[in-house]
Amino acid sequence: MRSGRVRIKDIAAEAGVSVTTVSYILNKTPTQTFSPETVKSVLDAANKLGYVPNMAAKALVSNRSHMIGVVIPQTEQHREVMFSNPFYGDFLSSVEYTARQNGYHILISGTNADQTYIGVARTRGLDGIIILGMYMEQHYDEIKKAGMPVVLVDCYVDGHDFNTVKIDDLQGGYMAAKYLLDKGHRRIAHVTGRLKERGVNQQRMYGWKKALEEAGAAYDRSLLYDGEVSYEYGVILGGRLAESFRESGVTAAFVSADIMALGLYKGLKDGGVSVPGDISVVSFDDTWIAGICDPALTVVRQDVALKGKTAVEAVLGIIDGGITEKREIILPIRIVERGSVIGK
Amino acid sequence: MRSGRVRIKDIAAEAGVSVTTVSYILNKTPTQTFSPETVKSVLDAANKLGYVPNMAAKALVSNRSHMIGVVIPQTEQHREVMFSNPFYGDFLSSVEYTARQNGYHILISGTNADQTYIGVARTRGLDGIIILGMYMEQHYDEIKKAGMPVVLVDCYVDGHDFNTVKIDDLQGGYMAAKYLLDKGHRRIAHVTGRLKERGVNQQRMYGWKKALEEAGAAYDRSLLYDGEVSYEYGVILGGRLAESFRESGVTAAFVSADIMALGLYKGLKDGGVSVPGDISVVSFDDTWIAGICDPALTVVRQDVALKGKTAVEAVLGIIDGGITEKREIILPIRIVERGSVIGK
DNA sequence: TTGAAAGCGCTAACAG
DNA sequence: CTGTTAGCGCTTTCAA
Repeated sequence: MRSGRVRIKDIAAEAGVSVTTVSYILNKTPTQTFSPETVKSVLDAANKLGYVPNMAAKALVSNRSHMIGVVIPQTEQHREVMFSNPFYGDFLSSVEYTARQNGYHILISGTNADQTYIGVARTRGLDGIIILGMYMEQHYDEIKKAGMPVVLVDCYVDGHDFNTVKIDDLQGGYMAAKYLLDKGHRRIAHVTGRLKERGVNQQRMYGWKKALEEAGAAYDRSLLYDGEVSYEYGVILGGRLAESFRESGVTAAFVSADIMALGLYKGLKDGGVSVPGDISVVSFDDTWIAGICDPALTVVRQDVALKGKTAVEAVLGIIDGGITEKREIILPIRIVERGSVIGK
Repeated sequence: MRSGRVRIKDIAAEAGVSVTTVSYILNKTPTQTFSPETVKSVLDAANKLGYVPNMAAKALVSNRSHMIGVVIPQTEQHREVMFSNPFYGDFLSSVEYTARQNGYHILISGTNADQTYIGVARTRGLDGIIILGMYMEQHYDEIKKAGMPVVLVDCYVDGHDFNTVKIDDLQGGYMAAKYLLDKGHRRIAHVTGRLKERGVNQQRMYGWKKALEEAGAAYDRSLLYDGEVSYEYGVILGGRLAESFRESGVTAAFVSADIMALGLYKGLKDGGVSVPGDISVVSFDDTWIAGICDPALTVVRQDVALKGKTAVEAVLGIIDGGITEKREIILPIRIVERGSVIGK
């Protein structure tokens, strides 16, 4: 059986009008007006026949697919899309909802090692793309060359005139460290992902460092623990932190993602170090898992759902031609106090 | 700028052949053969011009979109898709990867209250749909009427000739309860989501009940705690379980989802009941969060990634016409022992 | 081994 | 207010 069996031609026949009329009426084309009877007969016919528009045909002729693509970081081997970090799930959920409310659908696709996303974007005729995180410079050039509406989320690449949505990650790192400093902590470790040039983790690290320096607190490379943003790496780094606990004098840690913080809890605990008794922890993001651990995480909270919504609105703005200039949207963040920090 | 600027017509001109030839060569149509020179010139031209196929046009003419849809349960108000349960993220990640390896893309869309998914499926010309979980009977009728390749995952609706992928949930429930029974527990509570007719939770509950009855262990309605499958509800039910802990004599609980089990931990703990000291817990699924809590969850493990892969292969099988008869694929499960259970 | 041509379902000039 | 018609980019008979 074929899909979309009923075509506007059938409606036209049923209603005794032309396909043009049907098209205009079904699309509520503002420039065209019709007699109420014509409108009714077309609508009735469409209804009666169970008409379902064919997006492929629409897309072909209008060059608008009403689909937007979301690019999510993948595991190294270009295999699965990284959904184990709840941040992406939360984000995607919001993106899907916002897009749907605007008549758009989300195409989700990773890329194989031999391709770049722009290929699938063009093949699918995507109307716009939301790109999460950092990618290689060459990709940005390619994307720009493709002239496709793009919004970069959590990306600090500049010298490009892309629209971006992000938070002030440097400020976030600063807030986290400052918060700990204000609680009397002096030796504050930082646990984070790979510090890619211009990535969010780098910014957060700078913020942390800045706060330490301002406070005249010790800062040295030994306070920095970096690995992958994953639970497993959190465990590893927690283990390392626990190992050097006695001599390092560390009393607090700022972790750049909830999922790592959970791992850190585990690594610390296994190493006989307690949270917050021995070490206080401030995390980042405030995904739903931040509340499920014990003690619940004190975090620098960002509104992931708002981020998704904002990103969609931004691409749609470009697509519809409303937004033409380069815009950089910075979403607010704040500290949410829970149980993972004690004063010193 | 338009997408897909270069058309096969351009390639034809560049290579000095007809569009037919280009189409055949680019698609490697098996029934057509060409001289090596022709093939080379076409390929070179395509390469040189940077040809990118236009899926909308392809879809229009071939009636194949090379997209498959995934239907994921939504929150009640038909808003966001439920990504807070890591099960869905894990599943989707695997589905996306498998589909991509087969030249398909995933369209993810929830539905608004006023529509059913089949509408978007037909509008988008989806080649097939993977439906996760339970939906109302009427929807199945509608889907069948639409004659679209469908695979139902985790669904016990019968009397329909849909292909399905699932695990033996009844057996899973039985295994969980039996495991606890073998460890000497006699009063075993069951914490689960809404027991929808023919849903996985109902099956798991039946299995649990069966094991209890076989063992001559107490079974009564008071041992059943049901709510939503969410962390929050786990907390609530954990609280209730803790409240009645003294008089109920419950020493173990079988929880039907990891995310609920985590909530249960919290509710129990807040109520002064320890795991596994006071109450042993067996969970279900073994998503990545099963390992992050303390004590790590002993679970009935199912391979979510395999489930996703299998579901995709099943739809593709139907789409390509290979699979025509109704098939019911049951994936294996097993107990993974971790720290949340002690003997009695 | 190759090409001409008829559409797939729809939109949007343009003409009335 | 309504209809005719020319494509959008591609596949696929059918003929050569």
